[in-house]
Amino acid sequence: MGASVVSIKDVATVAGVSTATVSRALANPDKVQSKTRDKVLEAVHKTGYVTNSLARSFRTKRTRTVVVLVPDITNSFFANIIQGIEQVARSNNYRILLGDMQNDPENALAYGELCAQRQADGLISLCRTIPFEYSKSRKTVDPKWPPLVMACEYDDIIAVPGVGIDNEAAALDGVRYLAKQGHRRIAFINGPEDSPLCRDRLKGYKKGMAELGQRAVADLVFHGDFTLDSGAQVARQMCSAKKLPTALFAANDAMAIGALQVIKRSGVSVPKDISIVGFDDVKFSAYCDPPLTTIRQPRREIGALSMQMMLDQLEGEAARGKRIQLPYELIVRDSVATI
Amino acid sequence: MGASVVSIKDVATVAGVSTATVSRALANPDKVQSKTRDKVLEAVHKTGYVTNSLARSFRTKRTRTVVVLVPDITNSFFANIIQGIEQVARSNNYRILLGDMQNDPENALAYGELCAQRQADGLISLCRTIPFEYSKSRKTVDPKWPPLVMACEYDDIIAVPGVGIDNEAAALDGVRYLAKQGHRRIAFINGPEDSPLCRDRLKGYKKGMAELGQRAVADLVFHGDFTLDSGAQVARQMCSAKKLPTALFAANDAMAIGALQVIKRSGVSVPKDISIVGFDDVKFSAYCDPPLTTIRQPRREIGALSMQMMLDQLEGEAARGKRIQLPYELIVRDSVATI
DNA sequence: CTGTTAGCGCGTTCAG
DNA sequence: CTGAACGCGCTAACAG
Repeated sequence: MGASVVSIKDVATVAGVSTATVSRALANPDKVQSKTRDKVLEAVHKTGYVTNSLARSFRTKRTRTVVVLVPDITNSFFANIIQGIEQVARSNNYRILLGDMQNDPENALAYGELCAQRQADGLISLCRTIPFEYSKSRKTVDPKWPPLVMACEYDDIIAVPGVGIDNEAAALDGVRYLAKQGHRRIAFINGPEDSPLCRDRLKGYKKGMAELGQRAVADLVFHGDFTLDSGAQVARQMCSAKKLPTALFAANDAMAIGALQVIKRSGVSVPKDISIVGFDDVKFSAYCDPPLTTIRQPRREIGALSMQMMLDQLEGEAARGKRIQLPYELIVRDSVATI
Repeated sequence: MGASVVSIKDVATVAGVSTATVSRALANPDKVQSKTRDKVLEAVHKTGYVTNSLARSFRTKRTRTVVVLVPDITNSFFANIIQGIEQVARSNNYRILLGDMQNDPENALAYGELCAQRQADGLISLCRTIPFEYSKSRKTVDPKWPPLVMACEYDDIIAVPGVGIDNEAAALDGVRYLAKQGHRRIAFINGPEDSPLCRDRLKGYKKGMAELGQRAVADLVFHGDFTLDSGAQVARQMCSAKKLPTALFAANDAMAIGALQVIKRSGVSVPKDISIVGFDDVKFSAYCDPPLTTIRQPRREIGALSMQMMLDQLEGEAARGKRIQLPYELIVRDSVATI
């Protein structure tokens, strides 16, 4: 129709009204007579007009876009959370701008800036660091920061709105479950030490071990980085030691599965010789051999809820500083044996 | 500093120059005297100015944002491609807006509209459908469409710039490899029938079977939807039939792994009784039992190249209609036995 | 090399 | 209920 780009002005001309009326007819249909509204709609159709949302955002100072910052998009754990976020975003007419940190905090800061540059209204972080610069002494949210929600992870010091599970309790439950099956020498493969979430899981693990009367567990605790490879690596270390534990608890399924393979290959049988429990309940866990007993996190719900909390902040019902914990669930499959 | 939002105007005042000069000093530093540039930079620092990229985009009509449309973000195959896209985007100061189709073509169209609404400059699709409305008779790219690149999949009829591998040749190679190990009854689990990529793989499979003198293979061809579950489902079907094939070739690793589990559980041994070959070389494939022989696609490169092609279109060196094929590679692990 | 001026497309006054 | 006029922050065109 219109040679190049049709604007609200062209629609106004065709409909024989003013641009203001077109704008109103589109944004607040009830603030305009139904007859004129129809005229406008017809003109919109005839001209093939589509709103320039850039101009709108510029004018209204709201982009309806949220940055989602992910540590590693390759990790399917995050994929489900993103899905949850995306779905709620979409049904509220929001869009998400994806930021993959790829293990470089510099990247995180760069994505954090997008809000200052007005490219996005807020930021949901699945990472464990706050993607803004701030002095170490800061104890509360900086009012200059854009709306922020932390899904999964949280910050030790600054109270940021967030969603997650009770990691300490979950880890404790994992250990208790193994204890109930008769295990006492239980090794733990944790994630990075600087992750608050991992610190909580370690606490839960230690608490469980203490219940078994074991307080010195240093030689049973290992660290990976949540990848399959790192789980395999740790298992190699473990296997080369003199005495294997009877059970292994990993802070995520990927590491559990990585370890599982190395252990099986070294000739020891799972679960007969060693039991394994994972964390997350990733899809693949049900397809291992043996299928992995693990602790499920409600990933989609975590994502959905964090986007909902973002909307609450954006739409004014500020819930600043609130942390919500969702229920987890132990999924029993075949990787644990009774002693 | 500035009470609320500082704009280029405030910087100009502080620096004692005009707004145009500030704009230039920031965008084309070499078009301005180094002395004034320093003054401006200092003023920027002093005021805490950050460019309102919304206003800039509005003015320049370029957002430096590209929509990436994914069929299912949960599938780790796509995650690596996104990573490749994202990296090239970032290093060219572009951002990506993620669209998860979630099996609903309506969603795809909605994301397709973002360009018309000026929220993005172009669209990279990892899906098999073109996310714009067009009449069935269309045979070429509509000049009104925004720059479009199809990664992985492509369209049968309309020549859209794209990146991928030679799926027919790859599937043929897979069958030939199995044939060389002595297999003749080779089943094939394909993806959705309406996917051009799957049609190509089927062609390759049939060609390979023809080389073995087998032209009637209908009872050996199955369909899944690329998920673990669908692979398992097909395997159940297969196992309930009277006679198992000696080898199984799946159009992706997830289906291969799903089938693998069901087959092992039904008491038949892999690879002794039945061999399996997958497609993609997803991370988990190396951690199955047995580790999966598969055909690797260069996912990251596919992503990177498709973003590069997008940039070429965006920056004017239009490469419209060009399809590039990247090399694939057979990764031999332990899931195939010689007969 | 720098300043002046205009205008991108929209939403929002304020009158009528 | 509708129209005229303004301005968001920035860059592009043109003068100086």
